[in-house]
Amino acid sequence: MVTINEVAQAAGVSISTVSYALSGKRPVAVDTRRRIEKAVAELGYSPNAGARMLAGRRTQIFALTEPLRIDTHAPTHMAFVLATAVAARRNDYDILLLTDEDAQAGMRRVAASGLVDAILVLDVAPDDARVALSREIALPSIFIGVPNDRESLVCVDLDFERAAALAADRLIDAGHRSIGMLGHPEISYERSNFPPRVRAGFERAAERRGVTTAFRYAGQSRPTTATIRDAVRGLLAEGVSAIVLHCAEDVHQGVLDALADAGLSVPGDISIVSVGSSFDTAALSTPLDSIPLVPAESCELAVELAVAALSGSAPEPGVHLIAPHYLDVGSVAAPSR
Amino acid sequence: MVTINEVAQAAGVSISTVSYALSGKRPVAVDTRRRIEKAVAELGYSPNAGARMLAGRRTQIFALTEPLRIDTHAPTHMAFVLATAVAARRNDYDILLLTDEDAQAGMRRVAASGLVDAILVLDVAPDDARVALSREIALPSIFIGVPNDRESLVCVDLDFERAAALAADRLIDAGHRSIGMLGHPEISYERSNFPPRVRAGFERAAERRGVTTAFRYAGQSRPTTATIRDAVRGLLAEGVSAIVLHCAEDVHQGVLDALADAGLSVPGDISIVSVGSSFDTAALSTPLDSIPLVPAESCELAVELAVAALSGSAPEPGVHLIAPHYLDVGSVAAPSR
DNA sequence: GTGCGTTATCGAAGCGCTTCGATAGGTCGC
DNA sequence: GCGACCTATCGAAGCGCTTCGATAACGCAC
Repeated sequence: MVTINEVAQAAGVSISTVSYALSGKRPVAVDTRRRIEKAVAELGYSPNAGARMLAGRRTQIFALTEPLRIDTHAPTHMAFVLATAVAARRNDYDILLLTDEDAQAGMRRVAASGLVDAILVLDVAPDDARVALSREIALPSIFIGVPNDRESLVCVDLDFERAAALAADRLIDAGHRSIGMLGHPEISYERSNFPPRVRAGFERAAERRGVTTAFRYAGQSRPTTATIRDAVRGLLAEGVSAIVLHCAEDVHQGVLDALADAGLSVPGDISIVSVGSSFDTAALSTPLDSIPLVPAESCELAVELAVAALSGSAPEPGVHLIAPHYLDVGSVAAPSR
Repeated sequence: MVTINEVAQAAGVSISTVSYALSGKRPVAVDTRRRIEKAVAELGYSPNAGARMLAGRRTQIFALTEPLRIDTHAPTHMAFVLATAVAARRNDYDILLLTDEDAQAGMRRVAASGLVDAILVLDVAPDDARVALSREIALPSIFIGVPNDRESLVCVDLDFERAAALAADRLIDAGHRSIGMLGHPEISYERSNFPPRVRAGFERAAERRGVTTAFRYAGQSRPTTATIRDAVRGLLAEGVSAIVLHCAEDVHQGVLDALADAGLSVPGDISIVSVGSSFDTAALSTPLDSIPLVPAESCELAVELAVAALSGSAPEPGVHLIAPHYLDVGSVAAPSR
């Protein structure tokens, strides 16, 4: 293992000069710096992580706590983990995983042992136990998602209300006067925070513009071909000419299949917009307009907030909302009759 | 932050005694130990991670490298990550995530900086670039999955050949003389190592017992309702009375739907066994017998091998195979005619 | 009572880095 | 040409822990 000492000897300087040359915290003469850089490259020097943590009081590690509940949607979740890891690396941080039971217990552990500089909280439930934990810990925590009790917390999330309103407005602008929403299975409306926010945003926007709405769950707890078909038929029976989708990828496909079975074409007979989807709705058998959930944006912001908190400028508590963007691929048209 | 010094003072002993009491590396008098434990509990002491790494030359961290390719099956992958994290924690190790581009570059980085004690390799591709990297790094690496070039590597995996053979034997024992296999989409047979192993194990077992086989991919690259139906019809047209499934969860459901459409019941008209599935096949609309992929077993073994490698007793290179287990829920019966 | 072997504890070195204060050497003004 | 002032560099302390060798305290045999 090559140490700073060997680099210093090779470059003919003291170790403090090497340290300053690498950190840039004090000026170093140009040619000295070059000699040091040369030595670093030739020896393949990489500062020892443990020594750095001890002396520098910085670990360059973020904890990522994710309970991974059974009903966590794996692909979406994976996208968030990936986006967080990428954003962290770009800021020179590594990600330490805290899963399962350790998602909670681990928070205390890594805080007490000084293993990480900050904690990123994923997979946030409305009554998340990690809210209380984060307050008890002397480490910056950033929530990616919004719990019920958000007092003094720093949270990041897509602006689901505005996203749903944006979808409704688009359909209303196209001339629709009766719009349905097909939501996640009923159980998700207790387990997660955002489904109710989407529904509320949708219904408020419709009310504001004097348009009637209908709503159906994709199922009770786990959507099946049958429950999806029933939900779609229910919406159609209420006379909607457009549907806003806020549900899983396979449910999207199920809806398209159900519409095809009913002999309805998109957007000729019925217009569709997908809200808060984390997959490519343009790759479905019928490409769908969407206002996607962009993990990269949320996670980048979360990492930036964590970095800011560590640099002394504490981000102000509250929900930092990501603005929704509308992706048009042609699944919205004027109502047919 | 409470240090070992404060604990020592509170207990009225020297810091080395505290250290030995906590590590158990030297005997400590019973009452002394009790006083130390009391002080630790009252002060809420937790050893500083950085100091430990520096002095002890152990980080208690494993790197988990997972490129997360686009075609990685998220739910399966998540199960493996979870299982690895849980197994690591049980052995007092934390998991540091190396994803995306950093799955490769990060290996060198964490090795050079001494951030981790060993590397666990997930999401292994046949021509995985991390094979070469692992050889160049002075850190134990354990592969969860099997690359083509496995020279001098330590790998862990389900014994897919035996699993497939077990499925075939079970069906043959039940009286079937023509068995089909419905596999992953064609592209997976180049991208991953295990689909060909399953197919080979299946076909060899059938040949050994003089039974005819048929094989179909679930699709070209991404299975759809249509490609699945075609595959099932193809197998039925070849006269199979039983099918071994080695494919994704939604494909399983697609197969069951296709059989239902064809008016065939399981196991009355056709017997089904699922091989290498990482989800609960008993929870499908028709419960299916299976020889599941058990992430917990592979990951536990991988962690144990890593721990062993660190304790000096280097595990012998080669593929450490996990024995397959048959889960009977009644989807196999004698052929109908 | 002397000497020896145990056992429990202590002190100190050292892991590799960051950072503070000090200093050598140079530049500039008058 | 002298003092004042920079700038680049150095030395040393210290981060909190592990671990080695030393030692005090004790019991036991002779």
